[in-house]
Amino acid sequence: MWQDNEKISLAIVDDHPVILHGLQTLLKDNPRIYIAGSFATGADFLAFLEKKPVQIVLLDIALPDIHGVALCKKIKQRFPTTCVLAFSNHSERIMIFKMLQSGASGYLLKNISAGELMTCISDAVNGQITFSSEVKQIMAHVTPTDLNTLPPLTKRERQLLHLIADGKTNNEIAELLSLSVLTIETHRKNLMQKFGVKNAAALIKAATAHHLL
Amino acid sequence: MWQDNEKISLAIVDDHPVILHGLQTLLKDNPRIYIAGSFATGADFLAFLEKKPVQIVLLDIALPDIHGVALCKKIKQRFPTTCVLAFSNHSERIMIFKMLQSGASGYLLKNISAGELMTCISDAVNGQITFSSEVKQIMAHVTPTDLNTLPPLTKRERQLLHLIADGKTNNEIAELLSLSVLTIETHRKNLMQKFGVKNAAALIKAATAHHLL
DNA sequence: GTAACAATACCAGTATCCCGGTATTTTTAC
DNA sequence: GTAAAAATACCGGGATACTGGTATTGTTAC
Repeated sequence: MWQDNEKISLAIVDDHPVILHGLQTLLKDNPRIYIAGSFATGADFLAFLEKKPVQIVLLDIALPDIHGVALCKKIKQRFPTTCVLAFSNHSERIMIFKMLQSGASGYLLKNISAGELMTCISDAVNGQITFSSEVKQIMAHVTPTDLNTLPPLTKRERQLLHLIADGKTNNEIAELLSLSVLTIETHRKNLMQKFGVKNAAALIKAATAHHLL
Repeated sequence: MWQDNEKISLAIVDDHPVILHGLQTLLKDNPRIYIAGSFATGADFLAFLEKKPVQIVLLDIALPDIHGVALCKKIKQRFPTTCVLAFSNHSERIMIFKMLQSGASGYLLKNISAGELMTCISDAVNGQITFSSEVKQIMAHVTPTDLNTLPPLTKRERQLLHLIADGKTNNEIAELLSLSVLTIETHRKNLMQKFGVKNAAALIKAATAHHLL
C-alpha cells in the first residue's frame, strides 16, 4: 500500500479544455494529489517530464501531435517509474491491449465516475494494473472480430481493397493499374483468404470491421 | 444584444462526470452565468425543467435514457424559449443538421476552448445560431456521401443487406428464408439500384457509410 | 376501396467472380 | 548476398452475380 506522506504528483495530457478542467476540478481538492501540470500535446508533456518527473500521468489517446500508444512507449522508455493511465473515449478492446502492451498501468474511459477515478489512480500508484468498470466489461467480452488476428496486408492488397470497395471489376482495376487481370484475380484471392471470407461483399464488411476502409 | 443584469440561467445534461465538472469549472466563475443544475439523464432534466425553466441548456447527444435529438425536440415543444446547445463528440455532418432540425440553437464539439464556449453561449442566448470552429469546418465540407440521400429501405431489403454482408450467396439466402432465388435476385437488384452501385462490394461499402450495417 | 408500395416470382443471357493450382520476377530485410 | 516476401502472371472450369425486363399477390395508408 502507498503510505508516504507526500502527495501523488500527477500530470494530465489532454487537448480538450473541458476534460482538462473537469479532471483538475475532480482531483485538485484531493489532499493526496498534487497536480504537477496539464498539457495539450505530447511534446509539451515530454519536455516537462525532462525537468520534473511525475508519479502518474492521465493520458488521452487522441492527441494532436502524437498517438497515445507511441507517447506511452516514449514515456516508459525514458521514465520507467512514471505510471501511465490511459484516459480515453476509445472503447475498442484492441486499443486497451495496445496501451497495456506499451506499458500503461491501466485504462479509463471518460465516462468514469469521480470515485472510480480516485480508486484507479491509487491502484496505479501502488503498482497495480487498473481499469474503469466499463473497460473491465469490454475486456471480458471478446467478439469474434477481436479474435481473428488479420495477417498483415501488403500495399497492393490495401490498394485493391479500396478499388474493390468502390465497385471496380477485376478488368477495370487491371486497366487502371496497367496489370494483367490475372494478377488482380490473384490479389483478390489472397485478400479473401487473409480475411477468411468467400466473396467480395464479406471482404468489404470484414475490412470495414478492421478499420481498413 | 443581451443586456439584462440578471445572469444567464444554464443547465448541463451529460452523463460523464468529468465533462460535467469541466463545464461547471469553466462556467461557474463567469459572472454572467448561473448554473441552475446538472443532470445525467434526459428524464431528470425534463423533470427539473417543469419546476424551473432555464434559458439555455448544454446537451450531450449520447445520453443513457434518450437520444439527444429526441430530447431536444421534447424540450423545444414544451419550452420553446429554452435554448438548446448540442454539446457532443459526434462530428458527423448529419448529426449537426438533425439537431438543428430539432430546434437546437447550435452545435459544439467537446474539444471546444473555454473562450469559444462563452462566445457560443452568449450568441445562443442572443437568439443566434452558433457553432464551435471545428463544427463550422465540418459543415463547410460536404462529402458525396452526405449528399446522396438514400431512398428508404424496406424491411426485407435491410435483412438482405446483412445477409449479403455476411457473404451469403443468393442461393443460401433463398434457402434460409424459404424464398425463391429469383426473389432474392430481385431484392438484391433493387438494393443496388437504391444505393446507385453496380455490385455487392460497393453495396456493402455504401451501406456502411450510411451506418446501416 | 383503391392507390401505392412491398414482397414475391419468373426468365434468358452475359459478365464477373471464385477456386484450385503453378510459376517467374522484383523487392525487401538481415 | 541470399533468403523471404511481394508482386506479377498464367490456366480452366464451375459458380455466382448482374442486366433488363415483366407480372402477380399481399399490405398499408388515406
